Amino acid sequence: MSKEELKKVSDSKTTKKVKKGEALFEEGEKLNGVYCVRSGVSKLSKLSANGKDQIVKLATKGEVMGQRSVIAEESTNLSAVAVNDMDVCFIPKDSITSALHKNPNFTLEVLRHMAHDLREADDVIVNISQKTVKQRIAEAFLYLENNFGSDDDGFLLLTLSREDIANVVGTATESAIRIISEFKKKGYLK
Amino acid sequence: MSKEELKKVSDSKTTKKVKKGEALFEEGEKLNGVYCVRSGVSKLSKLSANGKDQIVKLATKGEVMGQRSVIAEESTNLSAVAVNDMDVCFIPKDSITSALHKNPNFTLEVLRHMAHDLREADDVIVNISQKTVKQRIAEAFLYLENNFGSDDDGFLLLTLSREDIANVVGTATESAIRIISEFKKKGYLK
DNA sequence: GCTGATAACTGATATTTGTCATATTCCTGC
DNA sequence: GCAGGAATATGACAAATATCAGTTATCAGC
Repeated sequence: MSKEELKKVSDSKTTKKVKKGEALFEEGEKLNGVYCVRSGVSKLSKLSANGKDQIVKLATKGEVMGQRSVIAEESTNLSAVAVNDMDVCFIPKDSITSALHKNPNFTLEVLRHMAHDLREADDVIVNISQKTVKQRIAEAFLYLENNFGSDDDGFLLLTLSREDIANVVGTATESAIRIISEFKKKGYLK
Repeated sequence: MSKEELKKVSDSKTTKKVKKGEALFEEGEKLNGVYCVRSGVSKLSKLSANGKDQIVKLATKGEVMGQRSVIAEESTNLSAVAVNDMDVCFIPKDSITSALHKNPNFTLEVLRHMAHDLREADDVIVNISQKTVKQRIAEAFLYLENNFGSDDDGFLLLTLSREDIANVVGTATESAIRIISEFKKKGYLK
């Protein structure tokens, strides 16, 4: 973006604090802007017919939520809930859409980003349908370590509940607990 | 697109016939253009570690394949194989990228389209992880009827093998066969 | 320090799904 | 029309996973 464009966006944005467990937006809402994560982590999930949440993505610092809804001009298909305390900024729709109409480089960059998200989504589909729950849980831990890091003692910086892990992986909470226990017993985890 | 742009694209495109079972491109290839379906249907699939294909999308008349790869400038994550005899046209990369850089409306339209695809992918993730195989197979048939239609006797116009159905749904071929037999026995299908 | 709520855990069992083996049917190319 | 290969079908069984019920651990708030 050009300096003026950046300034315009910067002037229009507002910041907000969100506490652990609070929702930024809920499935079905119409968003009139996008949210950008400054600190903390948010889970993007979708409720299924049987009442379980499926976590589709974890958004961390620098990531944007709600673009799809704003771009496609439809209500969100996902809910965003804070996994821990967060600082987010909100950028109103107009700032985004005007940039999208005027600045092809910006639009192209957004497009590239979305192409990447789509590729990731395809990978998730294949993983979920072709791998066992055990494999998926193991991969979830690797993902958490790679993307959110661990402290000096090797403990993950991002703490998810067993239920959240189950919802990322797409399984029952008890199954997740059982497999995690097994991993601990075998010494893969502590 | 403007008339000149359209003409440019039109001049650069080539057409191709693809027979049932033939591949348009394979996972991992670098594409130097996109394919547009003029007739027939193509399955877009990804090979999993255990050797099974997962069909991520069925592309029909008017749909474009390979955009993600061209836009993100990386190799494809999917293979495209003809489900029946097809006519496709190939539009070289340059025609696309120059339009993406010059015409924001075009880029925005592509972006909207991709936003839609991404939403669909999220839905697939939730469906696969939260619904039973039986539910997914039932929904697959409804999807086939809604998107590809049926003839006067109610038979689906698009014929997929049991194996393909299993690969759409993400299950074993035998399971798909069994469930389809059950549906036939119960009179839900014929 | 206590307490109540929530999360984590465990066992027993049912259900779903995958796998392997083997028929049977269908269709294509001759 | 027929041979042979692929697709479809079915049974038996094993493995994976969900569900239900109940127990134990953890922790925030008083």
